[in-house]
Amino acid sequence: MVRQRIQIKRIDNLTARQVTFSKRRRGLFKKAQELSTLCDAEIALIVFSATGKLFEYCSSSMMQVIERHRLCSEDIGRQDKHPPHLTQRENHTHAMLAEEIKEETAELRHLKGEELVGLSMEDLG
Amino acid sequence: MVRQRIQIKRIDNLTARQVTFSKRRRGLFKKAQELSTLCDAEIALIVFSATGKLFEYCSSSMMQVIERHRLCSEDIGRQDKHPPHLTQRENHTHAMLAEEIKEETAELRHLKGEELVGLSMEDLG
DNA sequence: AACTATTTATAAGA
DNA sequence: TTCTTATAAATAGTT
Repeated sequence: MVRQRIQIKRIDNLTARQVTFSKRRRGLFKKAQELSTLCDAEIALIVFSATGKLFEYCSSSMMQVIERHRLCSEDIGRQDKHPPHLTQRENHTHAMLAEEIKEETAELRHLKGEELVGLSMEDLG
Repeated sequence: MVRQRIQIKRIDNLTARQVTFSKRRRGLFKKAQELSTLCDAEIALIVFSATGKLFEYCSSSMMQVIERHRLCSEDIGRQDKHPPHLTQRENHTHAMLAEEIKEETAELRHLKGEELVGLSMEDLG
């Protein structure tokens, strides 16, 4: 896009790729911040380099935005086909299990002094 | 930044703000895609407009990137103070509950034809 | 939605 | 890595 226009395809040369990553990553983060400020938007940006290093930006709190995204995605999922619709029994069973986890978590929090105990969806199946 | 340079602060006029949001959002998503392609990076971008509408881009799967981010953040959290360290009993108890949820979820999936039954962290406490 | 004068981003080179 | 610079790309204001 300058001295010579480039094609948007993977840069073969490792050094060139790293340099471009560094430059464009900065540009992308700047643009994200600007959009958030100018237009009052809530933005989360997660970037993993090819070497696995994490770079992130969020206009508020990353956890908050990810949670909002999850809720929104669930809503979208329910709008189209196959709305999950749990039977009363199923809802009841899940609510019971949720309550059990809740109590256990509260107990552990107390033991650990309010420290969060991560129990991921992955752990749950 | 053109006919006249603008300051990066919230645009007061609603119409102007919406127009700028639309233009810059497109630009941001394009830049994200380009960075991902050029540099072999894994990128997730979540944008909520001021009116609450969701726009998202991900170079792979959003869930996958969010999970990778979570794992990475946990690692960072453990590097500094207060590594959570669960006692053997605590781990055991949580594993039991996780197993219980897993079985229940599997049963429900079967009932619903492999449809995912969402049970969020929020539900859990 | 299109135009276009400028600013901004950036590829290549130092 | 950081700076420089020529040029491509993005975009603010206008129509």
